[in-house]
Amino acid sequence: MSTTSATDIDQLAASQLSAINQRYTKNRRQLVEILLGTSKPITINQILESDSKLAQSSVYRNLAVLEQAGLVAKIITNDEHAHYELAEHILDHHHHIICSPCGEILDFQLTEKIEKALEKSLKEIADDYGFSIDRHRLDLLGTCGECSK
Amino acid sequence: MSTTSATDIDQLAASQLSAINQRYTKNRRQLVEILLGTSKPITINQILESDSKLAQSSVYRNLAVLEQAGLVAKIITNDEHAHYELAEHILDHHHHIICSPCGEILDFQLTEKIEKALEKSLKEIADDYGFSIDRHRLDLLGTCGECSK
DNA sequence: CATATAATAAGAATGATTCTCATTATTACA
DNA sequence: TGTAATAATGAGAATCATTCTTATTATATG
Repeated sequence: MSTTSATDIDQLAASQLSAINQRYTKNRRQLVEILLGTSKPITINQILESDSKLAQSSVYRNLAVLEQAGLVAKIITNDEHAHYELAEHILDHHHHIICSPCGEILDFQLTEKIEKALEKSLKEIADDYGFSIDRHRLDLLGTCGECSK
Repeated sequence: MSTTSATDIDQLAASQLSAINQRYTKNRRQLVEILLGTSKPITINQILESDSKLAQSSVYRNLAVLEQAGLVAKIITNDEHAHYELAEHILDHHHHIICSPCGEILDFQLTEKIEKALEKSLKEIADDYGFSIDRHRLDLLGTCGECSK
């Protein structure tokens, strides 16, 4: 989706981690690589399956650290497993289309025109409510082609 | 937000529950009343605190039944407790503004113009992806005035 | 009213996530 | 470059929201 290269991301990761006094270790590098290698958000189980050498407790801990550093986004959908992907400043701003039956998540983008109009509108609403906005998220919930067969 | 009266809702509830072969019992009626009496989505703990006679397991079970009947919506935010509110056909379609520090959720609506444009856009995207849409949700994440003091 | 069926509630079980702590790796500095 | 100080790791225990089990109670219907 983005053109950010792996090297760029390593630099970004190192710098964003060091900003919160965290190291860019082998384990964390590997998580970033796994997320870079997938086209859609994945669960911790999928990460563990992709490399049997990973310790579950470390994956949980390191994804939390990467999330704090602003490198990784955690996606909570319904009741099931959380999904993870690289942060928006790496992947570009996008939204999620979620298949309720199978839990799969895909990324999509609105046209620039709609996205801009929406952001303007949300800014006004946040002001009305006395909120400072961090971000917004838009999810499409439905059934994928595979599941509706 | 809506002008649906309590009596109307009782009729609706009875009919939507009976459509899935469920009864509109005293416990379920009480849950609907509690949700009707709050202006914002609440957690199961808040429901339990509001009436000490309620059994936790029954509240969980009955909210699930009411959700299946399409009377109640469950809102998943981050890692914390789920929030519940009455379904959109009772409250009117709306979105959520969520305070990350304190977890509070408020409802808001987009202007009709933006909402319509967004829905049209989402419909096209779902078609592209071969998805059938059930619904969409839009959340604004940030910090409320109280928490930013 | 009696019977069949569904709902309730108390507590046990589940399972994703978080925590603990002994071990291992990394950094900074002598 | 070695060494002390500090951080990260990983195995398993602990947590805690939610779900399940089951005996009891309520409801509906003939």
